[in-house]
Amino acid sequence: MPTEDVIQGDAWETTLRTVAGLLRVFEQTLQEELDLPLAWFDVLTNLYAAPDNRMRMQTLAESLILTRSGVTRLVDRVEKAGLVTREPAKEDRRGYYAILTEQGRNLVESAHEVHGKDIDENFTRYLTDREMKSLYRIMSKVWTGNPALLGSRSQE
Amino acid sequence: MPTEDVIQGDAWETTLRTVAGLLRVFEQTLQEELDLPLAWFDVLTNLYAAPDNRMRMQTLAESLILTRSGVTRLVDRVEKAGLVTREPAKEDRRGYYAILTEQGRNLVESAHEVHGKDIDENFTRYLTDREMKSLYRIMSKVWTGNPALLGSRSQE
DNA sequence: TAACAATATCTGCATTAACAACTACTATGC
DNA sequence: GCATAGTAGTTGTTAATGCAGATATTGTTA
Repeated sequence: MPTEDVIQGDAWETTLRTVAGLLRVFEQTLQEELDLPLAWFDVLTNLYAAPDNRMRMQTLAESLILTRSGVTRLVDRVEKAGLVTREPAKEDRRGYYAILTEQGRNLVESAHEVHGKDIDENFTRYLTDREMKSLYRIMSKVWTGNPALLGSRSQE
Repeated sequence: MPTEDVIQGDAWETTLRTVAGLLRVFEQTLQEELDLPLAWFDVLTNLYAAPDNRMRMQTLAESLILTRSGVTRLVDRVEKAGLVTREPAKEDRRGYYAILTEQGRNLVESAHEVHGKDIDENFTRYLTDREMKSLYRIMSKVWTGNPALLGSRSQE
C-alpha cells in the first residue's frame, strides 16, 4: 500500500510535469513561428472544428481547455486582430456567435501544421504506437469516468 | 498512417484536457479547504522536499511546475502570509534562500493530506494498478527522453 | 588588479486573468 | 400577461503574469 501510494503520486506528478513542460514548448513554438498565443490557438481551433466555424460565446467558453474565464476579452483581442467576428444570435437576443474569419481559418490551418509537427517531435517521437494507444485509453478512462471533468463546471 | 495521426493527436489532446480538468479540481479543493492557491502549494511543496526546507530563489524557480516567471513576487506574497522567510545567502551575497516557516510546514502537511485524497478520488480511482504503472512509465519516457523538458529552459 | 562578462534577484510597466456587479433578454408560475 | 427567477454576455476593479531593464555581486582574463 505505501509503495502503491508512491507510484500513484508519482504517476500524477510526472504526468503533470511532462504536460506542463510540453505546453511551454508548444506555446513558445506557436508564438515564435506564427506570433500566435496559445489561448488564441485554443479559441481558433474550437471554432474551426465547429459547424460553420461558429459558436455561441458560452459554448466556446466551456470547450476551451485553458482560460475558462475572461472569454469576452479574449475574443475581443482575437477579434481586434481580425481572426474572428461577433454576430448577434437571431434566436436569442441576449447571445452572440463568435465566427472564424477567412484570415482566422488560414492562420489556424498553418497553426495546426506547425503544432502537429511539434507534437510529433516532442511527444509522439518518444513513444511507440502501443504506448500511444495505451495512453489514450488510460486518459480517456479518467476523462469519461470522472464527472467532475466534463467541462469542469457543468454540475456545480 | 492517417489513422495513427488521429490517435496521436487525440492522445495528446485527451491527456491535455484531462490534466487541465484535474488541475482545476485540485486547485478548487485546496482553495476551498485550506485557502491555499495552487501556485503557493507548488512553492511550499518544493521547499518541503528540499534539505532543511530551504532553497535558493533560482533553484526554486526552476523546480516550480507552474509559473516559472514572477517568482520574486510569488514568494513575496507567500512570505507576507507568513509561510516562508527569506534569508541572504552567506556564500553568495547576490542570492537569497527561501525558507519554510513552521506555519508553512504545518500548512503544507495538511495540504498534502487533502491533495492526496483528491488525487485518489479523481484520478487513481479510475485506474487499475497496471494502468497507473503504465502511465508512469509512459510519461517518464517522454519526460526523460525529451531534452526540451528538463526545467524547460535549461539549455536555451 | 582593472575591466568586462556573467549571475541572482529585484523593480517598473504593460498585459492578462479572476471575481463581482451590472444590463439585457428569456422562461416559468400563477 | 405580469412578477420573478434564470441566462448570456459585458464591464469594472483588483490581483497576478510576463518581460525588459536596473542593481549588486561574482568570475574571468589580460
